[in-house]
Amino acid sequence: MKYDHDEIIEKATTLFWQRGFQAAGMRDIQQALDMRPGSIYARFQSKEGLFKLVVEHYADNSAKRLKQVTEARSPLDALYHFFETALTGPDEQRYMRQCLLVKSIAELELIGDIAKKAVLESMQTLKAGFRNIIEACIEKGELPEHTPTSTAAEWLQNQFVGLRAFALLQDDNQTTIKMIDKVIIDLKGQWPQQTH
Amino acid sequence: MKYDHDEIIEKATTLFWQRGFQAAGMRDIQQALDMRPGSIYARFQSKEGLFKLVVEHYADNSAKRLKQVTEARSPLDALYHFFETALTGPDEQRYMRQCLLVKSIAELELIGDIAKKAVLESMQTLKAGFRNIIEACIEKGELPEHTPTSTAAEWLQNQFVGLRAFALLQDDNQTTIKMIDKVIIDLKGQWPQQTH
DNA sequence: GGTTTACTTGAACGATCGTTCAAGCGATAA
DNA sequence: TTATCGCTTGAACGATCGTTCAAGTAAACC
Repeated sequence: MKYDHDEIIEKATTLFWQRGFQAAGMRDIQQALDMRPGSIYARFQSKEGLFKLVVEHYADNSAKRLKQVTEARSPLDALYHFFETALTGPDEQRYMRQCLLVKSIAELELIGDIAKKAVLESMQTLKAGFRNIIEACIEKGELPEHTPTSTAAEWLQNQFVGLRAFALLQDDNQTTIKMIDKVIIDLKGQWPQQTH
Repeated sequence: MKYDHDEIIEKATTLFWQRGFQAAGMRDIQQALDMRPGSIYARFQSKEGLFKLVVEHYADNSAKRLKQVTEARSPLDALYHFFETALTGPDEQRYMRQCLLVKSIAELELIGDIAKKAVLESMQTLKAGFRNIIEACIEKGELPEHTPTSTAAEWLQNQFVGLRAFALLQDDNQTTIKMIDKVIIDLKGQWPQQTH
């Protein structure tokens, strides 16, 4: 075992995050990991097999960070900083503004069924993470009791998706921050009535 | 001139919309347009050249639809129905829920500079369209006078982007509608303070 | 009628794609 | 020592990619 497993996955994550599944060619992967094709295939079966592990690693990481938000003294403040960190990183890490999962959804049909399943399941995991944050906010009195947890969680994830696409094109961090402010305002705001 | 120009562009739009730029191979294009490679290259120079025209055609169409919203008796109602139509189409037109432009942004680096420029310019066009809608709403008294036009336009476009990614994965139209309701609520709601 | 021009055809090109495989290496178990 | 196993190497495979080009067609212009 010449190469460290975690190190491989992290390097592969960076590459797929920058380029996407389709555009990251096996030759790019070989170069990024400094491995020969045979090694890669012996370990991961295929490009898709490697990608699946990358997606799961990425989702685990994200879920952990969402959990930290949940457990913060002020979950609402922590949520704000989570958005800020994810959306206004330095220019050389601009690719990180795009969520790897969302990027993968855009090419969901080219990915293969195994990795596709991993992507969709990871989205569900993250949604659950967002829901926990909202529940924590309610418990700490930072959001009104009547906030519809499930709807708000979906909405919050959705804001995150939209903002990441937005921030990717946006040069001015001040504008992005304004959008994050708006998210927090709306999170505290009214919610649509249930239809019976 | 054996083939009608508009017809070509529309067929190509459908294909690129379904598959994306990268995944739509020249052989797919040849089949979808019922044209031989030479014909395509004589007219459009390259795959990218064809895609550029498709993007511009798509943006023109979208801008027209936004203009109709602006000119409606109630722009706010029209905006609601615009969202609803775009996001809850029948299952066999599910690909239409994804905005062609947003989909293209996800693969912006594989596209080539000419088409890339067309995509980014089209995004600006649409942003202007959204701004006009907001101004029309204010003029008709459907939105408060103090609504920050430019910020709200960017926000609205952003909501649209997020919702399209959301609706793509969502089977339940009722949930999507709830999200559109929330957009309208928040559009009428508070906005972040200017930082001085 | 002759020339030009725009468009069409389809075989074929070189490049790149994901993947395979025979061969070798080094640690572990018998 | 020998056998086995997981991992490594790198040349090579067939398929597919976007594109080219010589040749042909039909309408437009002089």
